Amino acid sequence: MTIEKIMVIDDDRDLRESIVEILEDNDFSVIGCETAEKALQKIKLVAPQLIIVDNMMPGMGGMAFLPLVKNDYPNIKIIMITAFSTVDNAVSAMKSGADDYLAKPFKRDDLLVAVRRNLEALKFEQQLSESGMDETLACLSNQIRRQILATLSRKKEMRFMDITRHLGVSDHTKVNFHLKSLKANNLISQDRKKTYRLTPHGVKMVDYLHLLSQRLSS
Amino acid sequence: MTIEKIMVIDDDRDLRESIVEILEDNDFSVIGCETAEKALQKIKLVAPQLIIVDNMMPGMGGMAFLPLVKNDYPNIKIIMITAFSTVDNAVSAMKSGADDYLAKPFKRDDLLVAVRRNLEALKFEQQLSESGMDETLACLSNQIRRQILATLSRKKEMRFMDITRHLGVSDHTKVNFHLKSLKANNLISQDRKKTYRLTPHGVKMVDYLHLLSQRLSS
DNA sequence: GATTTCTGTGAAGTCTATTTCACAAGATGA
DNA sequence: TCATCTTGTGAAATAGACTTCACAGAAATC
Repeated sequence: MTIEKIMVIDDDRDLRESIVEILEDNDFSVIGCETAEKALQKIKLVAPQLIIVDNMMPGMGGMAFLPLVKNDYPNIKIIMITAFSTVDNAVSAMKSGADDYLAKPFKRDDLLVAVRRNLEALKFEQQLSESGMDETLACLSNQIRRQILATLSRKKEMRFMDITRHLGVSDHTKVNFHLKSLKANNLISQDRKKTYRLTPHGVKMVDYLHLLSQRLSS
Repeated sequence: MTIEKIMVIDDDRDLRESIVEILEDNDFSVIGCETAEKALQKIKLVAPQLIIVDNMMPGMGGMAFLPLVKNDYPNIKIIMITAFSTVDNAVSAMKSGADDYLAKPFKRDDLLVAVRRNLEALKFEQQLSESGMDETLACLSNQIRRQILATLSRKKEMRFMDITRHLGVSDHTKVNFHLKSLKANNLISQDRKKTYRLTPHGVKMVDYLHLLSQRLSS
């Protein structure tokens, strides 16, 4: 697992450095910035997973900073530091795109909890939007392909025309099309003698499809 | 669970009736036929899940019967009764589409095991090719829709434009399109104040996606 | 060796999913 | 009240998935 990069933006030098220190002690890679403007310049290069930004700063404040970053980098989590723990502050921070906020007299642990929570959430969300899943799920979303998987799951290995006949499909090229798709997704493979069979990965997916069908019906 | 219907085709009356009796004793609904020809006429009406057919019969034998049935009803399992337990018989039976075979002096339990095994397999296969899965999987196979699910999974409830901004999508109608799709699949719902949230079913699917993504990466 | 069956490829057509655009009613805030 | 933001709808354009057709070499069978 890679070390997560965090950007800390606060004009208050003492606070900023203390935050940086806490985070570095906990094995994060941290970059401190004095102003939102400077942060914006560095952000592309640094590519942080998370930004902690103070709401009240000379020049651009956290509120103005938020939409700028979120627009270009929707995958960066932003924790806002608000001066007073008023409901207004919190709500308006969340509304303009902050993922979390810290009310200013905060403890070391408040900070760490918020940071970890948001990094976890990020990982969680990115896992779901992994692009590799697109193809696999699309591949499984076709009934003919699932039938082929089911058939191979039972018969262990089959040749092309056996599969075609077993499915009762009249046009063999149609089956061929779907076999290609399954092969491309590494769910089935073809050995020496042209026989098709499930890959280990394919076996797992068949299991998962059953799980799914149980959840769907429950 | 519904009672499974089984068709037994054998010209040998004693054998046929004894099979029928064994199966009926085990709570299957059984129809006996004397010839393959008669069976073909009844098959549509009876709609059995499984057929047990003797290989050697006057008139149409099991071998000729097999492809006829499998062609029109690929979802009916067929167990062939072969006179002699030669490898040839077994292999050629399987090749022409039999799902299983019984070598002729067989025991009551051999029969029941084979029947149950094949009915299980049928259920297994049909579960995988359930058509309801098509839509759900297709719905989940889109990255934007998964991102929406991930977001809602974290934020509990969000309004339309919040989601749109959170995803960094410029065209809100695009998001609307995917929200509709998710709603149609009962993964998200919209309450009183227009806020979107995951349905219980949606929560389950998010869980499922995580399981899946872990398998995919391992 | 001739013929049929098996295993495929590639192009063209069809059908479906997705995106984009133009527009609008209702809610909200200045 | 007027302007703006929210939350949509529906048509048209585009892209992608799936099917169908025409053909062909390799393997099996006669």
